[in-house]
Amino acid sequence: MDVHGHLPLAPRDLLILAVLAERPSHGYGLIKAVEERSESGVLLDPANLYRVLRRMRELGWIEEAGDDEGRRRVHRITDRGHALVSAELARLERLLGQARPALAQGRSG
Amino acid sequence: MDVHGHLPLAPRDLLILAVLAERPSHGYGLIKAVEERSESGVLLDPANLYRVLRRMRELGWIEEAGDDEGRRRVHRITDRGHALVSAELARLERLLGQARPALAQGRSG
DNA sequence: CCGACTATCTGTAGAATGACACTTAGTCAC
DNA sequence: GTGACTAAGTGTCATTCTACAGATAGTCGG
Repeated sequence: MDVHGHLPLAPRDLLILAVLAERPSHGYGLIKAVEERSESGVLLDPANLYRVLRRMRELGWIEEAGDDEGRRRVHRITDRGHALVSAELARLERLLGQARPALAQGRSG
Repeated sequence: MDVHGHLPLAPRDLLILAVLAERPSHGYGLIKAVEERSESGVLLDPANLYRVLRRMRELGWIEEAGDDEGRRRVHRITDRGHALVSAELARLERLLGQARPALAQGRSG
């Protein structure tokens, strides 16, 4: 699982894959889900989202799960995509573990 | 402190700022520090680093702390930069809090 | 002088992003 | 039929990133 070489994941890639790791979704649903769960004001523009979705499909991070009612194309995360999110989350956890204490302490020094 | 509009931070921006939040550093030192602390194989190319550093200086995230011995330009994080890292780390913590359990559970479903 | 290491920085090419506007089409309420 | 909402896309432009290579220069050991 050649997950390295793609890390670190772009923030929006991670958000998209994180949502898809929870449940398969279609493009519009992803826009809404990402908007909701990131209070920080992270937005997905459709122009970008569908491009990213195609790129992820080509990279084998996600796959089409057939269509829901004929109108919505549902995207599902693959094992490779899942491994990628896991690796990125692990990386971020290590980063947070290092940066959090340094941030608190660095201010007084 | 208009920190929003810049979030989410690009992964390498965050790494750079996180190091600088710990202690002021010069360019070459940043390359080495980021290389060491991210086992995930995240590298900083000098070509990118110095450009990113200039951009961050223009945005007021970092500032020059004079030079160390005349040869090395030392960069220090500003209050604005510090606020930015804090905000980004907080965003990542929320993200991890949501994504971690979903990732563990989403596999069985 | 030569080589290795430290250090800053430019040039370039290809890919991707972000933000804007726009099209097409089904559903639902009125 | 009109308007609002859901849904999937395309087109474009400026900016940016990444990765490659190379220029320039000081220090230290041999």
